[in-house]
Amino acid sequence: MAGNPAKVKVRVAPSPTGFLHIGTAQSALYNWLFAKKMAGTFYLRIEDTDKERSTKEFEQDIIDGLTWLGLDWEGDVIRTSDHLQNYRAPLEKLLREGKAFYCHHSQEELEAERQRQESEKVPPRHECRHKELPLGKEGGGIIRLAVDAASDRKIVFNDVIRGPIEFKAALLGDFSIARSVSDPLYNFYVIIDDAEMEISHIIRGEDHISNTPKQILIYEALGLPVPLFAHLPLILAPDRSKLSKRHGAMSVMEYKKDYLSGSLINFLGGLGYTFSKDILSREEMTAEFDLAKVHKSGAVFDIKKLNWINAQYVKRLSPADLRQAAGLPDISDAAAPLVTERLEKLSDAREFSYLWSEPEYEADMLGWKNEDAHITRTALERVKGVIENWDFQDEKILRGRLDSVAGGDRGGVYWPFRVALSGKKFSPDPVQIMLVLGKDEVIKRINIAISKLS
RNA sequence: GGCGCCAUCGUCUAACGGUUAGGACAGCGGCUUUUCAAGCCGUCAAUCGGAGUUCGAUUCUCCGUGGCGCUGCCA
Repeated sequence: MAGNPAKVKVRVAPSPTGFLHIGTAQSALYNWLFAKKMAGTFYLRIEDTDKERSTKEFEQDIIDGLTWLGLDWEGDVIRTSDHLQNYRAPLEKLLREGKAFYCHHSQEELEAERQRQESEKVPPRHECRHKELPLGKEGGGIIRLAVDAASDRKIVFNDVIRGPIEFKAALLGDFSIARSVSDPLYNFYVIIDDAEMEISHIIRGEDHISNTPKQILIYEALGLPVPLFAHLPLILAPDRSKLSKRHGAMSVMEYKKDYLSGSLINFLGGLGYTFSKDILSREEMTAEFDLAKVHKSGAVFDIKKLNWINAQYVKRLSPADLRQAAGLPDISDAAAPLVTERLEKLSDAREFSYLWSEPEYEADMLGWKNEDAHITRTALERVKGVIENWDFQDEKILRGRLDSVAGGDRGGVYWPFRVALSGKKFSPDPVQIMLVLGKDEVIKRINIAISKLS
């Protein structure tokens, strides 16, 4: 052990009862960063014990999402359903040793007890007397861990992110661990799975803090080594409530149409951790990452910041990567910079279709500041003349000639020229667009504009 | 109600116990200008409240308040 610490093994363990959402993705990211940083191993374990709610569709979404984000895991996907036989023996052992027992109270009785406790303002817990009775040995009821209600023991664990956290053991009650020896509940099977995989650090959301003392008790009852815990802050909606579908708790895959995976990773990473700069790669994040420095408080999911980060990434995209990411093979190499400089969301790239196909627009858009149609038309005809006589070499000469056509207010020339090429109220400079389209296409579009004004 | 976690600009955050409390996003204003974008410059904006420790507290302690989580035969 000395000088040779155990190898770091971490996992992300989503249940396929919903899509891969932002919170799970961030949790996966921090597990992944920690594993890379410590030269450890990162696993993906699908917790599909809830047969009613788990689906293959959700499982695939989780796999697709993590793959898209580039959070690669070691080996095959692990499924709890593949080793259901692992749970029976330890459960029977606990039962045999009297550390667990069968509780035969009905759900109505438990509910009444809980309500009574709330009204009496005492801690809610089920102190089950069946554990001392022969009844506790008889199957049929739910299996609970026997917890000493008279104990004054404090369960303490040293959270890597938050420091020491303690709970009074007596307040836990005899909590449930399985429906039967062949049907374990979360708090039980998660421990068996983590122990079998020799997980060294359990890095998960802070909503699991209050599960931790229960799990520690199970580790102890089973004589298993207790791993280290690190509880991550939650990602919040703009109103600081829990992130809901309305605010973005949909599938991470929904982001693919608008955002680069690097942007999302960058954004998620920065939401719970302070890196040295705003924009950095997965590798740079890994180099800087220190689990103990993850923040403690929840952070609001600010889509504006994500948009800005994405814009930074998009600006650096090569033409080929832009075509690929936006799914628009028609964007030419020359057109690409015009697009990337203005793009916040990938799906908006189609707004620049005038760079590769003829635009459609109304004639009245061509006029600069309510100018008469014939003035606009004359301006366009002169622009056409200039372009026909230009060699497509020296841009400066062209701009000079256009300026002199305009005389004082250059908008009288540049606005209709620009609209003739783009059909848009807003677009890049017409000369830039012209360089993308080429002479023939430009003349063609100017002629169309002129005909619209006739 | 019980238990737990958390608390700096609107948002994400920085600040060996000593700073004019810094940066980024958003907002606003400007430069440039033929529209947009980008870029650059500027600007607005915060230590939840109260005690205590200390020469000195955003920082340490306690109390309060607030937000959130858990309180399932869900995970």
